[in-house]
Amino acid sequence: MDIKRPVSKTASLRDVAAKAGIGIATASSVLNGSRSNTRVSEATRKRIVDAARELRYHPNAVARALAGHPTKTLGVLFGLPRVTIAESNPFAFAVIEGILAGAAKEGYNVTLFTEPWVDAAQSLGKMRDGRVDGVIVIAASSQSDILPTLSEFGVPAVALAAAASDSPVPAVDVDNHAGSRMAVNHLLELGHRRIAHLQGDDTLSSAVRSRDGFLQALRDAGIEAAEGYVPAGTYEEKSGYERAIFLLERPDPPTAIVAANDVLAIAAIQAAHDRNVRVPEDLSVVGFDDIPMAAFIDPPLTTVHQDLLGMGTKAVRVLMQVLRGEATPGEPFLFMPVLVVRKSTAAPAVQSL
Amino acid sequence: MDIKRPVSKTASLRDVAAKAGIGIATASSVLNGSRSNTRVSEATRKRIVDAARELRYHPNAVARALAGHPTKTLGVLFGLPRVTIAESNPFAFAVIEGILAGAAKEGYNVTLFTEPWVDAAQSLGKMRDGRVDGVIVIAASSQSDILPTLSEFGVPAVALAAAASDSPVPAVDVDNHAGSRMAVNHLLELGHRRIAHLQGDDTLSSAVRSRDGFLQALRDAGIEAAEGYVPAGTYEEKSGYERAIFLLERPDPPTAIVAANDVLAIAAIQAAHDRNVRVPEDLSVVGFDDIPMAAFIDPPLTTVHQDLLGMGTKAVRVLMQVLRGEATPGEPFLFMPVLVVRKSTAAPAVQSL
DNA sequence: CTGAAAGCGCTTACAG
DNA sequence: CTGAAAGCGCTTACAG
Repeated sequence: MDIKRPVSKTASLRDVAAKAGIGIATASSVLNGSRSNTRVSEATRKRIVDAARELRYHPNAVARALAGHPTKTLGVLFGLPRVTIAESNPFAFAVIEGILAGAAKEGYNVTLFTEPWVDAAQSLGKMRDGRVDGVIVIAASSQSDILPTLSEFGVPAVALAAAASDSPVPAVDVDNHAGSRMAVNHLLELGHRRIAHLQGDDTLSSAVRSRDGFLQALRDAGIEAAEGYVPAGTYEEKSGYERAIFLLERPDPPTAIVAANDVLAIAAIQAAHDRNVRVPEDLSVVGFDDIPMAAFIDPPLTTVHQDLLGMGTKAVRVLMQVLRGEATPGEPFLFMPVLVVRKSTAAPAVQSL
Repeated sequence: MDIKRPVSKTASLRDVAAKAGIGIATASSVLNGSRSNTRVSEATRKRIVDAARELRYHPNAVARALAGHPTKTLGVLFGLPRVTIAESNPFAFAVIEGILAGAAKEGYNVTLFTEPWVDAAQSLGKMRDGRVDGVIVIAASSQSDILPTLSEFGVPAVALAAAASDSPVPAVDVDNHAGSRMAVNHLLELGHRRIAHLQGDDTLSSAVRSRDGFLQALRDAGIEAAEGYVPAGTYEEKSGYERAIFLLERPDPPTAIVAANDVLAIAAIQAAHDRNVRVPEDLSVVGFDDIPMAAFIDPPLTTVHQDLLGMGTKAVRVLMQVLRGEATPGEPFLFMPVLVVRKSTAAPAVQSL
């Protein structure tokens, strides 16, 4: 395939040096701020700057990068195996929006890797072929070798939404455990006792932490989740719908459901609707994320809000620390979510046992 | 600022050539498929491949780019002056999702420019400093010199959502004119005669085309829009709300509103609600875009659906044509939108004059 | 079939 | 204060 480069080439340092009648190193020094000893006479500096302007000189980023300069661009990789950002969700884009905001502040561009991470042998090279200074990995699966590999080969990286206490790279995430407890406690206060959980993919640490928080809150209240009240599944709508139907068709259906994300929660509401179970009268539902749509569905979703934008921005800041060689905290940086009570939760109609 | 590069350097072509005991050019030839005469004996080919694997060799993309290869990454620039993608909207992200899908298919990565285009002098350089092979500009303002500049300097580019018949670069867009006409005709069939329009920023060609389509459809039906029924404004929610209030408080309020995008339509519904005007009984509202939220608001929004994903993907395909030096159509490629009737439109309560 | 050399556009010591 | 040279890691004619 014959790919063309831009037609009119930009002037090079050599061109402006020639035009200014001086050496290339000096031109580099005044134009691109390289070199420490920027002692250049006003006269020649002006000659150089003028020449550059006339020639519309702009340094070639690729050449600078090859000569050892940072590229000032960071990479973003969606960590789910075989899933790219393109097939994604409100979640990923909210996070990316935060990353963009953070990157803008640091003068960085961001490149989105469209190819999913396969394994170290296949994918590591792309992370360090010179394009990016560092990478932010979103929602890496705990089964994947991506984080350990990046760490092993010294690729500056931070994990977003995949915190683990033994994370090989700095991590920023939301406190899913606390979020689940908030949801459960809210339902407990409303009088619910038969509470089920729709968990996410348990290869994702967020899903595990959500479930653990759910179980913990119940335990703290002296309640034991009924057998089968925490069916396994994924973060996808279909999985949520099926499990909700399963739960609602039990002889002892739950009076409330805590979903690991809003998509699952909305699916549960849909399932309830299809089974003529009223929300919130017969069934309370709590989500997690607070995606834009959450406030608009019927009934408006009670959910645990997380600051996706803030997390994206924070991830960039942490990556910058890594790039500067500054110390970074050993433990994941956790954002505290907040419960947003809307209309999908209410006291149970019949007092549960 | 002292930015670190990855700790463990990847092996270079020289390293593997040395290990394989052959020349660097040959290694380049077999490993990176450069050069046409790939006639290399099986024996040395194997030696090279083995050495590369052992050394975990991966070509340095920056060096290749400097040596004249395409970077296999395309840039995306949000064309609104002083607005970056980061402050954006469901619209931009849907388009980007399409771009990502298209880029993935072509083996391209995409870098999002976080800095807004200022003017040619300030920003042109960044578009051709070697990072990207070409760029997709989203929603460029007709006031901006961005498209003409890119064209003048031969930077491969395509305009997305900024079609103009005299576009300096290939364009892909939705047919806003047809979309508006669909909206108006739908209302006309319902029996409406007093129809107002909430237009977008008229520095954006989409807004102008929407308004023209609106006016045209009315004219075709032999109706003249009442004075002040097409107030100027922007695509933003606040602007939509204020204008809707203004329209509703008129002595002769419209019985229907055609908004240039869903955000404006939703704002209009909100305004109606705040003024105790029932939708759709007292006021019909039609949007444009069909953002995910549109189906979930109360009442579900009747709107003109555009295939944002498809447009993003198409833009990538057109950019690839440009990069390959293939001919591209002179006229903008227009996607035909489709009217989606939901619950925000109905026959007018009182027969309008 | 295979290698040495020049060049892509910069930066960085190192000399004057 | 300023310049010549080497080098970043590749590719591309050009020679054998």
